[in-house]
Amino acid sequence: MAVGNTTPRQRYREQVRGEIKQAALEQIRAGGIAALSLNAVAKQMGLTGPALYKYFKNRDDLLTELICDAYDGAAAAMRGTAARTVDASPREQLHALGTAYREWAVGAPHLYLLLAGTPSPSCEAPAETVDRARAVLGPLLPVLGRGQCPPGVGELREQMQQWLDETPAVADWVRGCAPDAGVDPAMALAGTVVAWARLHGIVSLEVQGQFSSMGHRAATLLDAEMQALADSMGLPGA
Amino acid sequence: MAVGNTTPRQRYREQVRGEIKQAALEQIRAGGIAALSLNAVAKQMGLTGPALYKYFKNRDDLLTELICDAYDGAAAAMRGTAARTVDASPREQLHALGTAYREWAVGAPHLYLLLAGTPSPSCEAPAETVDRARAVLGPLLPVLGRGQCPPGVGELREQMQQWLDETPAVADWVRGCAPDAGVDPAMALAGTVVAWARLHGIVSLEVQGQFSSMGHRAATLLDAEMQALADSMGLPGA
DNA sequence: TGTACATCAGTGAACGCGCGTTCACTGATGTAC
DNA sequence: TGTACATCAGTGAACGCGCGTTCACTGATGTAC
Repeated sequence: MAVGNTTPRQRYREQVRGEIKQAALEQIRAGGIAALSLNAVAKQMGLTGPALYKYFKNRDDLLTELICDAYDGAAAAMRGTAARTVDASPREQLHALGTAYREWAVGAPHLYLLLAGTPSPSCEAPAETVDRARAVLGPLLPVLGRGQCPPGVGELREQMQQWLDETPAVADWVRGCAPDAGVDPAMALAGTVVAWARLHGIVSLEVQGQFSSMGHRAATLLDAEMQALADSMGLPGA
Repeated sequence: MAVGNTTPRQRYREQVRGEIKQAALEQIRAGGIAALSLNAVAKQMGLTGPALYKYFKNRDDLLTELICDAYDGAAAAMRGTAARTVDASPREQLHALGTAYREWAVGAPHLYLLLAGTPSPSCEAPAETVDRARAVLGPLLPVLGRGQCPPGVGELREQMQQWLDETPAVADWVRGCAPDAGVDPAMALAGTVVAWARLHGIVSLEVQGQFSSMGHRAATLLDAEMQALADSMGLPGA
């Protein structure tokens, strides 16, 4: 008897899959990505190792799914913040988005490292993760696309324009995220890359504990950097 | 018969130690830190695994030494650049130091990941590496210590002042790197942290290949960011 | 409602693998008389 | 200069370990008549 188009067995499957992922994340939280072991995950769940092969093709399959979930979580946090601040000034939106980025990462450091940490040279990351990574940064596009080009960013903006001209997929993505007529796609991309690099620098140093012995809080640095970016681009707002 | 106060055996030892380290780095370059295996290193050198234990206490010992060497190399690159641009304007010095940081990292990505990549949760990094990490950033202090406090950085500067007051070792370090009377230590630290985060953000994204599919070169972004920092701090120069 | 059958979650044994590390040893190199 | 001895680089065997993954299987759950 199917309930809502899913059989009990299907629902059970999905639940166990979720529990496996959760146990795997706990493992990663405790010991890093390298410490993810199917046998250990199974043991923690009271199962034997081979049982997991009923739910995931192999270790890499599980890992890929965890990475996709993490991207989706980060993207949801960003999109939620964008929706919540839709009426705020661009300046406030930028600050809110930067803060959301950091708080998502600080709240789940192991997930941030899963996305932004050192990928093994046998680089996975097929087309699927590229789209997901873009989704995280997408909400920044309409905000920064309204700014003016600061001195020094001109060359970066030109390179972005060239990239837009060469790859229609990127142009579509930018248009989809920032459909307003007042947005310059190349400027939106250039500003987003600057913001991304600043955010990643701050957050990855914080998450790796490099600030812990220093006498400052990363949030202060982030505030300063987002304000500086808003200033240099002339973003209006309080 | 000792030559220059070292016996032939000592010289041989040092040479083999160096070859082991080089082979280990090659291994890391090819497969990441996780791929560093004593047995594989030995095999590559035409030795058996246990032979390496004559030269290093264990795997961690070797790894720690590689990390220290990498820090020293980066610090030397920065110090050399500072010495070479001692007559340039602060603005030019900042640009030169930022470029040196990036070029060192791009020239040896595996070393950069060794320093800045995800540390395993069983965090090594005792006091020795903290000093070495500081040595990399030290040359930035005298340059940025001459700048004015940009709007938004005031709070960060205050936190740095507090850190200076609480930890004399840090104050000594800053004074040692920037002994000029015209330098404000708290401002030097605040500016250096901003520069560090920006550099790390750009360089780590580039080194991890996250820019490769995008239509821009990291050097352009770095130029823009260093110029923006110099602008906001009112650094004099061409 | 009851029975026969199919599905499928999970087990236990086994595979080959490479890892770090120890240990007793051999044989060459260097040292002291 | 020659001989006895100490030092020490490197070997080969062995240790226990945990890994990912396969396979044939058992037994419970769900399905069809």
